[in-house]
Amino acid sequence: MRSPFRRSETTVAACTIGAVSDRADPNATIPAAGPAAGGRRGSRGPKKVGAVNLRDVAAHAGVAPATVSRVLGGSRHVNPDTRTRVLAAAAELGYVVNGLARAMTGRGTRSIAFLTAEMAGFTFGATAAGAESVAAENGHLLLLCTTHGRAERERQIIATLCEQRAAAVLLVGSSGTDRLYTERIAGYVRDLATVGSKLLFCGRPGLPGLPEVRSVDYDHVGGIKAAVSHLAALGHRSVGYVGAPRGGTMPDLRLDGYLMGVRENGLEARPGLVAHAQNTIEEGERATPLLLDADRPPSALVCMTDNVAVGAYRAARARGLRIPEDLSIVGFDDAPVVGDLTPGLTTVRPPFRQIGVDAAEIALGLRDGDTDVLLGTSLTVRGSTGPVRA
Amino acid sequence: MRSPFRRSETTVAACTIGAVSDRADPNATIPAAGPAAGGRRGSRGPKKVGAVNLRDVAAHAGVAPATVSRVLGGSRHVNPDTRTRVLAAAAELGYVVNGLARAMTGRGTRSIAFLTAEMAGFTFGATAAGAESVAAENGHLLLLCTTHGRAERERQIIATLCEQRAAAVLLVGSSGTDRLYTERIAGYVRDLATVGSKLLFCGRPGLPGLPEVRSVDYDHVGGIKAAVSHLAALGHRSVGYVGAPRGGTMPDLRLDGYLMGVRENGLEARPGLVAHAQNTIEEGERATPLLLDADRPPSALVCMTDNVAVGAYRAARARGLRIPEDLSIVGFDDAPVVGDLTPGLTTVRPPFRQIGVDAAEIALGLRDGDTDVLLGTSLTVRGSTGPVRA
DNA sequence: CTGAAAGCGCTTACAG
DNA sequence: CTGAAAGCGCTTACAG
Repeated sequence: MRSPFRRSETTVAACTIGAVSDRADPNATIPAAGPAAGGRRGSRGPKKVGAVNLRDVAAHAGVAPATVSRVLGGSRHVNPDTRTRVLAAAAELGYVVNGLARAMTGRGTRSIAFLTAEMAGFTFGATAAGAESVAAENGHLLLLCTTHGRAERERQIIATLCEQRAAAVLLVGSSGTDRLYTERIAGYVRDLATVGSKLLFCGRPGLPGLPEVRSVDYDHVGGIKAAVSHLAALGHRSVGYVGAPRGGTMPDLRLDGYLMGVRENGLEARPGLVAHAQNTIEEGERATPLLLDADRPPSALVCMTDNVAVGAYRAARARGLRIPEDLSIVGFDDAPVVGDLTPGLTTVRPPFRQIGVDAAEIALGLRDGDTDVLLGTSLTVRGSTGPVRA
Repeated sequence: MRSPFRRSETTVAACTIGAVSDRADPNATIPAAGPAAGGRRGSRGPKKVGAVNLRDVAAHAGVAPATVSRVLGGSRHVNPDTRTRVLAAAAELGYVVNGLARAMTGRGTRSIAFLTAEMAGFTFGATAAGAESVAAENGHLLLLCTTHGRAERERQIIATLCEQRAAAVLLVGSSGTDRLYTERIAGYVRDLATVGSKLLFCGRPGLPGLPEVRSVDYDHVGGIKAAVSHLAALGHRSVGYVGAPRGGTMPDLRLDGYLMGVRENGLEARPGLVAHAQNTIEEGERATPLLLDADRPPSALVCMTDNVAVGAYRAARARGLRIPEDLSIVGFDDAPVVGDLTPGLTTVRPPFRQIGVDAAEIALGLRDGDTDVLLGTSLTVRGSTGPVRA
């Protein structure tokens, strides 16, 4: 039934085709093929081997390097004729400005970095897409880095980003909250400042000890509270929570939201209604029975994430419980396909793409103001929640 | 039921905390606060404002800049004492080498770029994660770029990548196959070569007109054929296909796989068994009825992707068809959560992460050989496929 | 409007 | 082993 994972390699003959480039003179763009520019008309010096540079263009156009720089750098104050001549020379030689050299003079566009624990997962992709979109529209590149949750790797990446002079670093996703962690981040902030860069939190709240670091986040607490209120409105009095224990920004806020929602709606409140599960389907499947098999099982469950909720589906099903007749379930994230589960999952949808957009805009200084950003969430109601059984 | 999407902003007081950095002398790392290095002991020249540079370190250590470069660049041939002194000076001043300047001399680590149409979606994330992992392990950064399927944007991005001197560009995902497309790509290859960079295909086959561009792909054809064979083994004689029409590498290969699978297994073959749908749930939902409502509906469906398969679930359900009793369905991708549908989706799983790993390794020259790579897929059998009804 | 010169921060032969 | 010099490719005052 299960075909083996095999690996095969196919050989490909190395040869060259003759398709047409956009360049006026494709020959001039071929690298490491002897004197790049000089080869064509009036070579100067036998040294050059690399790509054609600004000086080559200047010589070819019969002007000074400074003039070429002005034309390409978009300065006004250039004679139209000169401009035309320079542009023609550049095109003819297939000149490509060296962004590295330009950056050294403070003129180049520095990249912005997207730093997260893991790249897999839906939430990451949407947020990164938002950030990339803003970066690209403004001529910047987006650097993608993952720490795999290892401090040492994180430290190494920040060091590399400092060396490469990233314009800004977006720290994305949940994080620790302890003093040691705050101090580590404070070190990054200082290191980045040294090279004229800065740190931004994205998809996580600010750190109390680090108020000068801006944060772009969505309303975890409000989202969960809306979920609890939704269940309360359906008549549920005993609502359980399945999610990670305190220790990270995301788990903390979502648990807070649950506790506040329970209090504000006057629902049953006791420790026995909370079960601990990390953010995976398997963990949700493992932890949910702790609630379902207890003495007074809840009639509804709020889950920290959709992953956990899917685990809860499994556990409910394994017990022959019908959703939502016997058990209502709410998730958080609105991941793909969860709407097509049976029944569709009611879940909180955060504006993942938008926090990426906002964070990038702030990172690039496209936005004024000196305030944190907190975006709202919306509740997507599907079939997994229903009236409490009479 | 649906809370409004609201946006609120919270003000944050700007202040500085006193956490401890790794630097020996944190004061020296504070930027733009007057003479960076000189401020502490014996200032030289009143000009410097930016970060401390190699010359500062040299002066501080009482050696020539060349010596500092040797120590930091990891050259042997340095007196241990000198080395120690230089290292101490660098640490004391909070020196961070300028990777841009280093890169200009051909010494720096150039980033590799991951270029795809859209960043959202599961397949992207897994592949990017693989590539990033390899890049990071080797001290490189991964640039993430999306074209949104627009040629103009693609062109612009390649230009920027040339300017920034990316080490290599991974073109990821399905693509066109026509002559115009091939010529556009050929232009990129040439432009990139100009700056010593190269192009690589990832998650797509090579282009016939461009055999010198290497490709790292998985076996689309073999994967689909395995799906068809699986259905044939269950007794199905009439197997339909729902997927995009020809015109892109991915749709072409998967359709090829279906046609070959049908032929090799001696199944019913006719145009009426193929329905066109782009890669979305909605498209699958729209196209599937074309098959189900026809005169001689198939007893099983092979879908181009999991998205399409989920759409097929919807269509089947809308008609009261039971899966797999009345209709078997197979997907492709093994996206998250599809295993938790009712029933779980039988689907082909490509090695997304691995193609990212392999592509990055080849891009960085970590692998010898001059051959394309084609990785195998595996079939994950779940509840959506069963014996044909008697 | 344009050129010659100095400078960005590093590395690498070339001589000691 | 170490230093002085030249060079990487660009930009920007500074003078015409």
